[in-house]
Amino acid sequence: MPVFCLTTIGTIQIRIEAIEPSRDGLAGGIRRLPGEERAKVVLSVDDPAGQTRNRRATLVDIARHAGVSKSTVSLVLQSSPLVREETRERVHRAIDALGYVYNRSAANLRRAQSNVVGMVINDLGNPFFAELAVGIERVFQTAGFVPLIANSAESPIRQAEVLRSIREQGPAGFIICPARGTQPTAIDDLIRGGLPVVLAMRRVAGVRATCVAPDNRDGARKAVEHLLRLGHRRIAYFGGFADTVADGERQGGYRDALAAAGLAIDEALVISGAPTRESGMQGIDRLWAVADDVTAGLCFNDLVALGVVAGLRRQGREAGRDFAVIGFDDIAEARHASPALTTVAVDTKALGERAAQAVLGMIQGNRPMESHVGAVDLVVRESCGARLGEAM
Amino acid sequence: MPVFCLTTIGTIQIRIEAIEPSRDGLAGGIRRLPGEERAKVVLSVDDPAGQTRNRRATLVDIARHAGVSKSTVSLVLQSSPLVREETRERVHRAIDALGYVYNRSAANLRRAQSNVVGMVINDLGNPFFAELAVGIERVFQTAGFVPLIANSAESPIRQAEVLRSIREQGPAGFIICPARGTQPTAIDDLIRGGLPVVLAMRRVAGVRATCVAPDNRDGARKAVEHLLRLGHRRIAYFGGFADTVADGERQGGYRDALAAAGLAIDEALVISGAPTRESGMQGIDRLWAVADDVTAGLCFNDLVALGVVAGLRRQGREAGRDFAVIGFDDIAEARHASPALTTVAVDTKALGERAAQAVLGMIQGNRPMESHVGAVDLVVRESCGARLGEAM
DNA sequence: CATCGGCTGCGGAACGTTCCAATTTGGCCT
DNA sequence: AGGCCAAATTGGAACGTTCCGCAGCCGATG
Repeated sequence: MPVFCLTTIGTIQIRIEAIEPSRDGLAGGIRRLPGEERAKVVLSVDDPAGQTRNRRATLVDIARHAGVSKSTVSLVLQSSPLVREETRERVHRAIDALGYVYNRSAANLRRAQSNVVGMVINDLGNPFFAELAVGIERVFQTAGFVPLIANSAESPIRQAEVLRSIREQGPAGFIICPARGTQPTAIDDLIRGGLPVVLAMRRVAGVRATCVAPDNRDGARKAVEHLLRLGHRRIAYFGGFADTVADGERQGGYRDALAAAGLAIDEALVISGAPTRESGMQGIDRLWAVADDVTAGLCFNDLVALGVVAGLRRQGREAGRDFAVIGFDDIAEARHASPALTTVAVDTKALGERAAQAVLGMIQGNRPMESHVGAVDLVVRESCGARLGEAM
Repeated sequence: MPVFCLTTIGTIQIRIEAIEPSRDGLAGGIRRLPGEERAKVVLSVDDPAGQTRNRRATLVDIARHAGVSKSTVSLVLQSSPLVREETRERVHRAIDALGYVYNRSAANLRRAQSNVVGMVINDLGNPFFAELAVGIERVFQTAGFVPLIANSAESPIRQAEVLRSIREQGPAGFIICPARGTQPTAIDDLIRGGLPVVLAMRRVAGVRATCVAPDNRDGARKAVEHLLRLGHRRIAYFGGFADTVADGERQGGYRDALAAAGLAIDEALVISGAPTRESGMQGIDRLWAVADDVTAGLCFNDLVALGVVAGLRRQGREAGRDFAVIGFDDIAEARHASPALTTVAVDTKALGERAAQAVLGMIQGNRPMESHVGAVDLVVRESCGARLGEAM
């Protein structure tokens, strides 16, 4: 359809797109074209994005500019096969010309469900969870969802706040790494609201939700078995928060392995604290205060392990030579530390992707996926001493 | 106003809240109460959150349940002083009873502006930027804004995607740590759209936007001056991406300090690469290949510095004893590394807060804040050798 | 007794999409 | 020409808020 541009007054452009006889004569001053079978007069007024008014362009603006209806523009935006190629191009040109930005809020209002998914992470400052978040985010992004990432900073109160905030945006689903001390109702409320929820890395006792987590128990068991094979008999456990499920499981694996080897468990060697470097440094000091015959330690995670390594060094001892240290998670730093950290490798990327897939599946209406327990592997590096021949 | 609950049929509750004569006689079967001056009949049907239908409760549902109009409920939600205390309580009870969740999309549609702010970070996997993001997020969260965090992973293409995604949500403003190679138009489009934009940590050449960044040049200068004071004369620079403004500034400070000391700059000692550990490890190898008389190096950031330290160790050398290493940023790991990293401390927290305040100010209609250059401090630890007495 | 003004509360019109049903268009076959 | 079918396009009614103007009610004031 050719467009006859008539005139421009100021920033207002007046265009005639087609000509047809009006019911009561012809539109103002336009001669009937001889031999014209059928015609249509369309007068349209353009207002290129907020020049006359400071307003974002809308679907209707695009429609006017392109000389189609808003419905057609909507179809183009959803790349529906129902629109003719030529029309589609015209609409796209209009979109570029007016600098149109789609209004997701309006769409969400009309559609039942939006394209945002909530990601609530207990500790974005922890590289392990940051890596996880980045992995999950990528999956969603390529699936056309916008992840809303929020950090609960291990505070159930803050977690409740961010959950509410995100819920107000009408998300399609949630991935949550629950903060420590999360109440079951915090999660259950979401599920009862009909939202797909997947827990990542941490279960919450008393909540029936799909959970994607590493095999903590098995990993800890493997690590301790490795230490036992190296000849260690007095092995400590530097824990994280004792009230978390993850710590319970890892500590459980530690106990399993010792018990299986016929060794009694010395509760003095089980040391709890925050899952941080600082806590690891303090932990090793606390250990020496109660027992000086310990030769190895399994740590709740790599940060604690790095803390233990640092604490040892402060005392003039070297991990891997004077004391065997094993971490958990295999964060990027573990490989580069010195000595390189022996650790239980969790395939963060794979778990993150799996969690994301689980949510996507539920969003598409599949039955909730079963909880997934990811296999873990012991990565032997230097801090356990194995590389130096037989330990001590 | 007392509520007379009449009856409940299934999950439907029918309530009469007040009684008054209707225009044409009395409402179905209800006797005129003797002596009643004025009355009002309100029949309301309750549907506790999606029991009869699977639908989220809305403002109107709350209004019906509480026996007020939707306008009043809206006022309550905005904690307007225009509603009576008693009414407010009744509304709140209704909200709790129906498990109402506010619909931000609908509000955004009606209001010009939403409460989301976009945070686009170039590399969430980098602890420095993760720390920054967490700091910024906290400020927004307490100011009642919902930050949408996205990771551009240093890709301008992905950055464009996430910017569009977030823009569709109608954000009130943006904080951006631009990806490497960001085109000025990518940012300018936002600014011309009338959005408050603050750049954090990295300027973009050719963009007039408020920018909050550390004093890279001064930091590098201080670091090199420190090395000069320790007696070093052949000092390398292990850079990040040479095409970034940050690298340009840090390298500039390095050159300034050498020039001020009357030393010529040996271009072979300026080594570029990615701002990662791996790149640092390779960098030190590349350095030895071209010059074996170098005794110190300034690194683009702490990750590179840690890489250099690791690379040295692989060759049997120790940072701080055989070679002085200085990093930049002072990430958490710098303090805990071994040897502890001498580094130029950037007050990430303060810069993040400042950036957030700048955006908040602009959202509230203030004039754009001037760009802010944060002061930096050299933190002397072990890796530069100063703690071992005079270097080498 | 009318009038006024301060409190409260109400109704309805946006906001910018999507989706449905209806309509027009155009091609093809009688 | 006419009829028919598929393809393309359209108008209008939602969706759940906010905000504006208006309306009762009450006690105080003239």
